[in-house]
Amino acid sequence: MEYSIGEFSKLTGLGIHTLRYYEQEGLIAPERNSGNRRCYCDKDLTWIAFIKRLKETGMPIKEIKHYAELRAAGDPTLSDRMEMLVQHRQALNEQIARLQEHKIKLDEKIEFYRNEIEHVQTRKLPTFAC
Amino acid sequence: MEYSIGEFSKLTGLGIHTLRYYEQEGLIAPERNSGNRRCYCDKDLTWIAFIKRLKETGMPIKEIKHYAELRAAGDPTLSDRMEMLVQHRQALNEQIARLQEHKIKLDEKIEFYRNEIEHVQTRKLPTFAC
DNA sequence: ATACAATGTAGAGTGAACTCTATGTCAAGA
DNA sequence: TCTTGACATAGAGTTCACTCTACATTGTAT
Repeated sequence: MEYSIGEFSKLTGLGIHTLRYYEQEGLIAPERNSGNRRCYCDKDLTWIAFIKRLKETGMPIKEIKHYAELRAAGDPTLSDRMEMLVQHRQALNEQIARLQEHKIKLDEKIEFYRNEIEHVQTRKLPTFAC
Repeated sequence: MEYSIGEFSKLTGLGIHTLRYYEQEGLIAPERNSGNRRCYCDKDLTWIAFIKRLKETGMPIKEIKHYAELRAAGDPTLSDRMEMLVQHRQALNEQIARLQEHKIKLDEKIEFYRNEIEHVQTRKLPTFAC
């Protein structure tokens, strides 16, 4: 299947302006039809899904652009791309670990607050909790 | 203990400009000494540590500012603050869940790549993997 | 043929979070 | 006393990732 930018925008949830911006930044290069209109295909759909994944995991546009360039160069860049992904997985694992640590601390703080609120009215002095 | 902005910057890892910016945005309000110099204390240290936690988990400055205002108002705002933290924990849990899903997909993709690289030279046709 | 909706390009504007510059003040050491 | 370095304020500049505007062109329905 082929899609106009409007259709593709709805399918990806990305906004027409954003799609044009991504093209300008070199993330995606849709075909053009006779009248110079962008013509996205199903491969673009899976590619955008992957771009969204990379973005949501904190990869900046510049780096995604680099990956896109390697991808466009075909099989000879397979191992370069894999190396990028392995690096990114490493960063992602660290990010998840940090967030889990933050979650533990946040849980503790909430417990502390729950306790404070329970007892604040039986005390005379204020606590000034964080 | 009390710290000048330079000392405090080193202790928090935050940069003098950033500390002044945070003050301007209402996140922190250090005392001033005789000569109008900022005078940070240990409570500021733990407060900044918590701000960094909130930031790293994706809370925007505006919202941290709101929390800071509640905090400055003392015990009467305890339950408001707890509600904010509970909400934020919810968002954090969702964020972690999303990242874990992304991690799984990334692992799969890396596995796919590993397999491609192993076999790409035994094939004649290019694969054009994502 | 005409109206109008969708698309095209180029470039400006936005918001978040810093980061830096210019200029001035002040306390301490040589 | 003079110089130096850390600090002060006000405001400008930067980067990122969009997001929007202005205006021209194209495809489609009547």
